[in-house]
Amino acid sequence: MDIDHRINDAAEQLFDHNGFNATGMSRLIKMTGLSSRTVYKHVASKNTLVARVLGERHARFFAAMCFDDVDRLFTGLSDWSAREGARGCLFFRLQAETGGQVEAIETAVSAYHAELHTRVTELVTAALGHADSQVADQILALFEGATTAATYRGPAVMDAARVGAYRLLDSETAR
Amino acid sequence: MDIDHRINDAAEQLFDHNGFNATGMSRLIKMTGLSSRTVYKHVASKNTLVARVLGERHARFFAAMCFDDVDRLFTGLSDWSAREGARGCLFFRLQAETGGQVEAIETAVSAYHAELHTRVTELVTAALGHADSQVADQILALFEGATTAATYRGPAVMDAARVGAYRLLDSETAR
DNA sequence: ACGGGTGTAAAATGATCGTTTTACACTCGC
DNA sequence: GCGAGTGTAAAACGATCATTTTACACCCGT
Repeated sequence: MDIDHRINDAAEQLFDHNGFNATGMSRLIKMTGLSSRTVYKHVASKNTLVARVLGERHARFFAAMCFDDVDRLFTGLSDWSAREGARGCLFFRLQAETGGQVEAIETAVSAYHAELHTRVTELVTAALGHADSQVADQILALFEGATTAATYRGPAVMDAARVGAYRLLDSETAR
Repeated sequence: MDIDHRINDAAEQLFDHNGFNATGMSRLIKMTGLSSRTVYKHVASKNTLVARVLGERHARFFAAMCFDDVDRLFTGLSDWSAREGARGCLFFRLQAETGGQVEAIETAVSAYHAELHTRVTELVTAALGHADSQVADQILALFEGATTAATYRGPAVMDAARVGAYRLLDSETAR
């Protein structure tokens, strides 16, 4: 596996499991098995590294998810967190712990939020036949909330959210 | 105002706005206007301080919230975040950034999650006349999700979540 | 065979961290 | 008035951080 890829994988895992500030470059260097000199020849700084990690995660996440209907949306989320672990949304967590002071993180996070919101809005519009920002916000809240609550309530909350999302869309269709 | 109170207030605000790791004791000391010697005579360490902050926030949060029905639950949450700012759940954020490695934080966070879940479960049981863990998880997900999504979608998502929660409970009553 | 690119190993840099310490001033009950 | 308690100001502690540097080894095209 090539070096950039190795660094990215290690960084994503460490940031995801231990947070950004708590992850030292020395730990990452040890994990990759490279020397610090080599690592710093491949990444400009810790900040640009985390930006790259979030960028690749963004792409990987939306490639893995399906926004065709709420059922697929929430089973996709369930599968993702079963695969990657349920520690809450990495974008939100990294943004929160840096308090908006690392610009590279802010940019990546708002790009993620923008796409997530757009996709959910499109899904709702397609399902109802017309736009409804309140329903879109409800689905978005269930999505975010299931991600967060799954960290302490387990996968059941994802199933519940899926059923709830379907029911909200359904009741809106019948209106 | 007494010294312990002053330290707690400053610490809560700094941890809330900038995170745990990013908040230096020097910054907190400057903010309180005290000397480092005095601060360390009132708190044993940064870790015990954050535990105390979370403990007091826990009490303050549940004192401010009303779990009598979903409407009051979500308007309470809306008021809270209008008052305190919408930066997401402090318990979750501090837990996430320390990756479960600060025991004092873990304890405080799971106490918060336990009480939140219990209260929501009781609310749902009272509203339906019987227990329903799936509906409870739906309300919990809407609650957590509204808290998270409000950081980038604004207060509208809280209103949407309130309406959604009411509708889910209602559709379950009619079942 | 040789020079340039890419790698390792490890020390050094300078900043910042949480925490402790030293030295000094004040207030208050005895 | 004196000792104990509580406060300030500021230096010092040792650890750790992100990053750079020095010194050395290997491989590969010419």
